[in-house]
Amino acid sequence: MTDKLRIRNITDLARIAGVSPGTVSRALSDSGLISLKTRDRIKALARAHDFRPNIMARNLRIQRTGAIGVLIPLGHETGQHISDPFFITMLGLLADELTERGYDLVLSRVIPADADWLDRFVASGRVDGLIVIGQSDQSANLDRVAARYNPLVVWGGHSKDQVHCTVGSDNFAGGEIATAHLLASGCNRIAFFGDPRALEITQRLEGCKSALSKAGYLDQLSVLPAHLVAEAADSEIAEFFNSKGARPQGIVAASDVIAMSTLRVLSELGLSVPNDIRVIGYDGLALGEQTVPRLTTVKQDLTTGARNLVDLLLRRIAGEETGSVVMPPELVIRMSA
Amino acid sequence: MTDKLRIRNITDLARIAGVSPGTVSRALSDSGLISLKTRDRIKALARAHDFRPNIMARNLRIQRTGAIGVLIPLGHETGQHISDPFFITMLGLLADELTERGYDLVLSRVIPADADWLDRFVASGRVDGLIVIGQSDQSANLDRVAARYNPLVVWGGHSKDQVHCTVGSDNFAGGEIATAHLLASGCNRIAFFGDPRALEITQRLEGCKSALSKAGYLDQLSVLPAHLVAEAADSEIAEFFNSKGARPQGIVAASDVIAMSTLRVLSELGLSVPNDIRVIGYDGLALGEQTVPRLTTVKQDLTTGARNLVDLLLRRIAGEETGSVVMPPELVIRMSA
DNA sequence: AACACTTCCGCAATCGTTTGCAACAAAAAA
DNA sequence: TTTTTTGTTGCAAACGATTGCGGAAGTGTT
Repeated sequence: MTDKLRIRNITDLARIAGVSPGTVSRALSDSGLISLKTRDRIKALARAHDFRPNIMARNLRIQRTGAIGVLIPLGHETGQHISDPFFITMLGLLADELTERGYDLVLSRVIPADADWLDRFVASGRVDGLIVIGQSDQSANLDRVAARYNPLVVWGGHSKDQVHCTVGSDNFAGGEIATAHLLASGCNRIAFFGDPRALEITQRLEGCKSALSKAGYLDQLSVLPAHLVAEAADSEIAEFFNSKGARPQGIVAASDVIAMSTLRVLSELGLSVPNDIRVIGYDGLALGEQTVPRLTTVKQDLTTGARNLVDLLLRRIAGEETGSVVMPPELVIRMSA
Repeated sequence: MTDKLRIRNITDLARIAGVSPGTVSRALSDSGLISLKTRDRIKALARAHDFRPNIMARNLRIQRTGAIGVLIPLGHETGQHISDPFFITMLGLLADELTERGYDLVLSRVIPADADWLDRFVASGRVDGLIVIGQSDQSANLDRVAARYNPLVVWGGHSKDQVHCTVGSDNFAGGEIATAHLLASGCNRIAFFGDPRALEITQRLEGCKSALSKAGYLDQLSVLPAHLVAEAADSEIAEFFNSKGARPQGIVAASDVIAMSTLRVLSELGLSVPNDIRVIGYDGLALGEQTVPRLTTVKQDLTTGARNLVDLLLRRIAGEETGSVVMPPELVIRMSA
């Protein structure tokens, strides 16, 4: 056909269309102030030569990247998170939600070696906004950055004096619900498995304590700061069950992953769940349906969580000031408790 | 201090440094043709005002984005992959490898509704290169695009007449190893669980057949095209065990995920692994260590796989023409077979 | 002192869009 | 017919960096 030489920019297309570059730009971006006739003509021409306007030039002019950064701070845990089902699930949901709104998702796994990691990413200007999955032990850092960088939303726990905007479930209520469920099943001696260095975990533990103290069994609570890495958690948990004299009747796990480790260890110790010990998880991940026995858990609605994250972020990008969102957790009763 | 107004671009910095913008650019990019003295002076100034050159402008001028696209084609399976541990593992490794080389990773989950999905991503110009994880049923599409778009590497199976560049394990050999291991344990009646619409799976099945025919037991092979989605696979697998008259003695699963489903179904049917039936998986994922019993599997070295993927891709971006890489699989014997 | 040769820096073009403003034609109102 | 309005398009200035080229110092040789 007439495609003797490739169309590489909007000016080339303008030449063969017999109009000015500005007109082509307006046509391609469906600007209102152009006649339908020339608009369609130019669009057809562009399609015929399969020409797409250069994104980098557009970004430069428009002053936005069209990309959202998703950061996963690893805190101290290095090996685990790769396969951590929670991150993965959330990541997938965010990918869907963001592409639906026309944003790219640039992924970065960060090991916060220095206090500078967040600043660097912000200053790099590669993204229009940032979603951080999990606070890890970086709450202070997040607060500091959020103070002067608005388009930042993090998944995690919410506390009163916190300056960074969060989306998450009501961890206190969740811990309470889980514990209450165990209490209702006759468990008085309860153990909590989870590392309270993370804010979310602390809050779940507080909820657990609250329920226990209402029932008068707070003094029987024991806490195991279980490591998130599965391999490490296994031995810690096994040691816990071997050393303790009075074996707990119920386990409140701070996450489904920890609960899974617990189930496995118990099975290897020859203890039956839920007959000998009841176990309840937290998160409501899909894999809870596939454990033996199927895992009773406190479910967070990650789908609407992801939607909330990008909702808030986009509004913040638009300049709006938004508050945090805490969502109600839901008890999902299956077989383990 | 003297930071009365923010430094927003290289020209501002040039002004307060008393040099030209070009000099600043050269200083910040460690160009050789500038004196060390002014270079350090400008760098210090930039740090003092925490100024970073605008990336979009740089990209436009340089004509590269500094980003690599990672695509996960879902084929027909929509729900599953979110939590598919294989994708996740690979994604994490790629993220590490790419950031180490100074590239961003932009993630996109695609459902190839139309044949156009790849073309659109290529033409969008948002990335310098593309890594596709898994061929799904899109081999033809990949071939077509690869014919005119060079910086494209895909994880998956390799076949002779294939035009797109791949990295993956020797699936035929893997299938053979797995089957041979079962045969050596005395299993003659073997079933293969996996959907051969994906190239990799087909090759594993062929390897399985090869081993069986060498041993003279090919006629006893049965194939269940198990769905990848865990929930769907469960019922299919259960139905398989219930309907078949002569129960197989060994299962070759096309992936660790399918193997996990199989273990779960068998446990619910009251069958013991490996006593009643032996099960062997494929992939060598971390979660195979956490099943009950721990999963024997054919391991692909995903770490070097990821490294190979980005190696090849970067060389292709540099204009080099590269061949495919097939890596030897390795048998990992644990408890299930 | 005159020359060539480095070394360092400034000038200005370039990457490919978007968009405010002005210009122009056609249509409507006077 | 003249004036105003409306609707389309062109012009040219941004956006913020990189880089080839040339010129001005500075160094060394004869």
